[in-house]
Amino acid sequence: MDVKADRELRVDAQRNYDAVLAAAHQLFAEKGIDVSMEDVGRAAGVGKGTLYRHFPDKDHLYAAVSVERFAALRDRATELATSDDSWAALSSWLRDFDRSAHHYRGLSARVSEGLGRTDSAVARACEPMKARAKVLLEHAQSAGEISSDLDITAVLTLVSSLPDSYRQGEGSSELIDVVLRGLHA
Amino acid sequence: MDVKADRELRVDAQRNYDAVLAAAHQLFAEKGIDVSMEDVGRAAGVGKGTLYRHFPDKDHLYAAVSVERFAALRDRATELATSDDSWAALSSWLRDFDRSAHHYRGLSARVSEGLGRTDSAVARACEPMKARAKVLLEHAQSAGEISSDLDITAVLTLVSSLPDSYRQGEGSSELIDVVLRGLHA
DNA sequence: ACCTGAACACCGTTCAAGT
DNA sequence: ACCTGAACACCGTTCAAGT
Repeated sequence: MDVKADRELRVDAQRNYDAVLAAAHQLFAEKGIDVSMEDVGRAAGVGKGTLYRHFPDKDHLYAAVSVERFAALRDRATELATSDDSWAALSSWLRDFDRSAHHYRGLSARVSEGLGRTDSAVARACEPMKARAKVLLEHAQSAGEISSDLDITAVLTLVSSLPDSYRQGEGSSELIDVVLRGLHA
Repeated sequence: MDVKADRELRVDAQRNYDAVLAAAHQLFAEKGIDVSMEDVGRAAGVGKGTLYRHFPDKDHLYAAVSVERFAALRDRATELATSDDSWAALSSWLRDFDRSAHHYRGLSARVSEGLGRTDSAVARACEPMKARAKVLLEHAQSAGEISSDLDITAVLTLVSSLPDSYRQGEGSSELIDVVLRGLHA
């Protein structure tokens, strides 16, 4: 839980960092990621200067609230890399990624936009996860389960571009199912 | 070309309306749809009041710059409805829709978001096109070419949610191809 | 070293005052 | 009937002044 343990922080600074992150998690869950920085600061009980001292811009805050879920996905990819069914491994992981990317309303679109760029904090936070997912993709490609024309950035960009909430009637298809079907050779 | 001919406008008002629309087309093409209303007004040589008199909010401007392309897609769907290859008709039309939705950077995401709601100006502008596309979808569903679990809103939302520009290396797959593949039974 | 809140820049939208 | 531009509300971000 002690995120950002690499840089030593004064106890009050660490407490503020944690408070901002907790407030962001809660507000994002309640209202989506478009809540204002001002609201996040107020909910955390800190001024804007403090907020921006710890998170240089809103993108860094998005990265910060994602880092634990990205780490879990990274570990999950590492596990799945030993699977003997490379398509099952990849598609199962992509379902998890899809769920995780949509954890907060609006977040998935930011992930999708960020994945291509090198200058994005979210993209940087994705890298270890992406490297492990790349292995899953390459396994599936070697097994001929998915086209070799697609790279891992394309696949993740595609999946995270799916709309936040398209709820249809009872028993209907999820859009992720359509995409996975399209990916499967 | 004389859009909005239903409501009679004074000649100067019509000229301003046209100027705003032309400026929006040009600025959207150059810089994407996130250019400010102020910039659109300035480029058109009108004040903000005039801008908002003709387009009650930015969403209406998005609808206005889309209306001709939506009409073309509506007509195209009507033509294709007589095709005897229902999948070829649907997939060809969806490719056109994909291209059209991405005509201006950022527009596709707005179309995707709007398609579900009833209160959206973009959604209202889509309706006739959507009704004709629904026929194509139902033909393909009757022929067993695509799952009956998907409704036309789901399909259009999915296609327009694709990222604006994911350019991969040479000769690689386009994301629309993946989606169409996933849709085809 | 860290914090605060006033201040700045920008943008969508409104409206009082004009012709 | 239509136009203009000042004004308002909101938001991301910065920074001078404090402890």
